[in-house]
Amino acid sequence: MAGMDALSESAEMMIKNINQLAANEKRVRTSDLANKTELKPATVTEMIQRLGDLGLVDYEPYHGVHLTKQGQHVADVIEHRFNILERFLTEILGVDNDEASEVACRMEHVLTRDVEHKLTTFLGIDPEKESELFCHKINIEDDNDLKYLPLSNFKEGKKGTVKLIFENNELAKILATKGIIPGSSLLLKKSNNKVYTIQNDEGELSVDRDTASKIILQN
Amino acid sequence: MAGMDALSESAEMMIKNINQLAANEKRVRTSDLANKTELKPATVTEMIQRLGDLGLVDYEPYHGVHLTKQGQHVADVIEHRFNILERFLTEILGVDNDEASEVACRMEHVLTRDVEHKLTTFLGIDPEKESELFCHKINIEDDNDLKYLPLSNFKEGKKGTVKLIFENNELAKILATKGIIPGSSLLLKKSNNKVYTIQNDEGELSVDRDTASKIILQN
DNA sequence: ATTTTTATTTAGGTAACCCTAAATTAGGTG
DNA sequence: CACCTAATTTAGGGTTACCTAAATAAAAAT
Repeated sequence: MAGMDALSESAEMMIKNINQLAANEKRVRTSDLANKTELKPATVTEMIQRLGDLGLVDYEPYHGVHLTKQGQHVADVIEHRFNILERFLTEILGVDNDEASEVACRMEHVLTRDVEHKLTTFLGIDPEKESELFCHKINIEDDNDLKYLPLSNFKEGKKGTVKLIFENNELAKILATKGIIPGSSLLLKKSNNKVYTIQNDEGELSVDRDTASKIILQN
Repeated sequence: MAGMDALSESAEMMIKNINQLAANEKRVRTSDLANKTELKPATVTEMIQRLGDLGLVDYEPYHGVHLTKQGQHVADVIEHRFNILERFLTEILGVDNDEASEVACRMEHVLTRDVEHKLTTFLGIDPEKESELFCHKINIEDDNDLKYLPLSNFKEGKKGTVKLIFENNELAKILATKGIIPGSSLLLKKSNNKVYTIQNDEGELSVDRDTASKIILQN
C-alpha cells in the first residue's frame, strides 16, 4: 500500500476528527475541523492537503473533505483503540473520566495491533467478533446506576437482564428450559412476596420466593 | 518552575538515554548518545543544547553532558513509567518482550501521574514505598506464563484463582456471598460463550458473559 | 446581478527534529 | 611541541506542524 508508514499523531487526530464530524454523512468543512481541533483554519487546510496526498481523504478545495476507504479504516482503528483504552483506564484502573479520555487519546496512537488485541481480550471482549461493531459504539457512560438485584426484590412491571443464577445446577437447568439463563431478559409481571410471575420470550412462569432470590437481575 | 511545559518525546528519550549511559558517573559523550539513539552526532549536539537551555542537563561543549537535578528527576519518572508499563504489558497482558519494550517506550511519555500510580497499584506495588527502589530495578523475572484472563476467556475445565472483580461494588458483593472473592479459587465447569457455569467450595453458579468478563483470574 | 460578508486558501514565518558536509577542537604520537 | 586523527560542533537544508496576515472564492444579502 501507499501510505504504510506510521502516521503522525497529528494526522491521526485529524482523521479521527473528520470521522467524528462526518456522522451526518456530508463533507466536513475546514471551519468545523478548526473549531473541533482548536487549530487555525489555515493549519487545517494544510493538514488535509497532506492527508489528501496520502490518499486518506478526498479533498476538494473550498468544499471540504471526507474520508476515503483507507482513511475510514484508519479512523476505525483509532476509535477502537481509544474505546478500549478508555474502558481499561476507567473500568479497570479507576481513572476518572476526563483524565482517562485524555490519556487514551494520547495512547491510541501508540498501541500496536497485538497490544490492542490483548487488551481487548483482557476486557472480556472477543476481539474477532466485536471489533467491528465496537468501533462505532461508545456506550461507556449511559445508564450506570445499574443495580444488581435478586428477582425477589424486583418491582412489579420491571424488566431486567438475568446476570447470574445461584446455587445448584439443577435449578439453573430447569430455568434454562424456560429460557431463563444468564444474559436473557425477562419481565416481572406480578409478585405478592410469595409467588413471582415472570414473562419472557418463551412464555410465563411462576417461581417461589426462594427461587426468586437466587436469580440476580440487572435492571 | 522553569521548564514546566511538557517535554517532547524526543527530549524525554534523550534524557533517558543520557541517564542510562551515565551509570558510570562520568560525563556522557555525544558519540555515545549518537550510537545509542541511532541519531547523527550533529543531531545529538543540537538536542543537548536545547536540553541545556532548559536546565535539564549540564552541557559543556566538547566535553559531554550530565543530568542536572531536574533532569535526573525527569529520567527517574520516565524510567519508572517504562518499567511499570513493561511489566503490565508482559505480565498481565502477555505481550512478548520485544514488543512490550517498544510499546512501553512510546507510552511512557504519555502517562500521567495518576495513571502511573493506579497502574503501579494494580501491579500490586505500593506506589509510595517502591517508587524509588523500583526505578532502578528491572526485575521482570521471566518466570511465568501466568496470564490474567477474564473468566469469559477461560477454557472449560480450567481452574483459576480470582485476582480481581471489576466494576461495581454491588456485583462484587453478590459474588462474595457465594465465595467468589479475590484470592479464592474456582473452576469453570462449562461455558458456551453465553452462560458460564462455575464451581467452587460453596457450590455452583451460572453467570452471563458480561459478568464473566468482570471476573479476572490467574490460571 | 452586484455587493457584502464569510469561509477558505495562499504566502510567508517560527520552532522542533532530523540530515549531510564543512569547520573546528581535543587528545594522542612522534 | 607540532601534527594527525577522531570527536564534535557549526552551517545550511528539508519536513512537519503550527501561526498570522493577505488574497481569493463562495455564499448571502440587497
